[in-house]
Amino acid sequence: MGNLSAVLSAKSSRTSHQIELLTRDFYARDTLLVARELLGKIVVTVSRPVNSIESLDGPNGGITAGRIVETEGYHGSDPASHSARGMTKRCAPMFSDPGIAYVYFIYGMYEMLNFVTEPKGYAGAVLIRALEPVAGHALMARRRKGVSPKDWTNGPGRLTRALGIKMSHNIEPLTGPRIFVVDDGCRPEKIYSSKRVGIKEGSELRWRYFIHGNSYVSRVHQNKTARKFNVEN
DNA sequence: CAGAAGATCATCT
DNA sequence: GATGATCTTCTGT
Repeated sequence: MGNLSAVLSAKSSRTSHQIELLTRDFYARDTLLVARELLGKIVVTVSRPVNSIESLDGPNGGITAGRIVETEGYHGSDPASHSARGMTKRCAPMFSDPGIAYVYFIYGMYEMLNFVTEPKGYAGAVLIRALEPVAGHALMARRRKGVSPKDWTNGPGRLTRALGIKMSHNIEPLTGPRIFVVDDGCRPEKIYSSKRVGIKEGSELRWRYFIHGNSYVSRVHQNKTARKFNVEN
């Protein structure tokens, strides 16, 4: 992680804390716990080899990164989960190795980024619902042309566009070349949670988590329904 | 093979 | 608050 650490340290004036790649053990746990603990971590995408700081926002691609501020966990036979009726071609990754990316296409135009949770064999995944841009702002600006910076990554369909994530990214973030999730030691001060917003009939297992007060959370959490959320810490 | 639904968003009123 | 865009995946016949 040497080069990536240098990149993020240079781009984030945050801290001198070491930047570490999340391990498989992190993901191989209860989905809702992982959904909660992913808050504050950083998603990084690389769209071409990066050899220097200068190449970050080059005209042909580069690196983009965003801190996770909103997540949603899906697992098992919950009716809101793609795994509700067992394994299908689309949701097969949810049953596979923890830590891989599960990217699917919806409404004819949006890619959704998830990270697979739970030990292999039990279906689980965490949808990344919103990010706070950390690095690669110039590249995000090109990918989200004509969009206000505050709307680059404050929604699950928006952030995949800003980070250049496609369905072909259904890969292994732990060792793969394109998507990473790292921990820079930053921890959210206050976390909100709820299973009350947009619940599908009969859903009991789906929960949303977001960082209270962060201006990049999706519209869902910025309206009055946010009053129904529970304070976690 | 047809039909329906969908873990969303931009754009209207 | 309502609507349309746009197309993959799943289900049933």
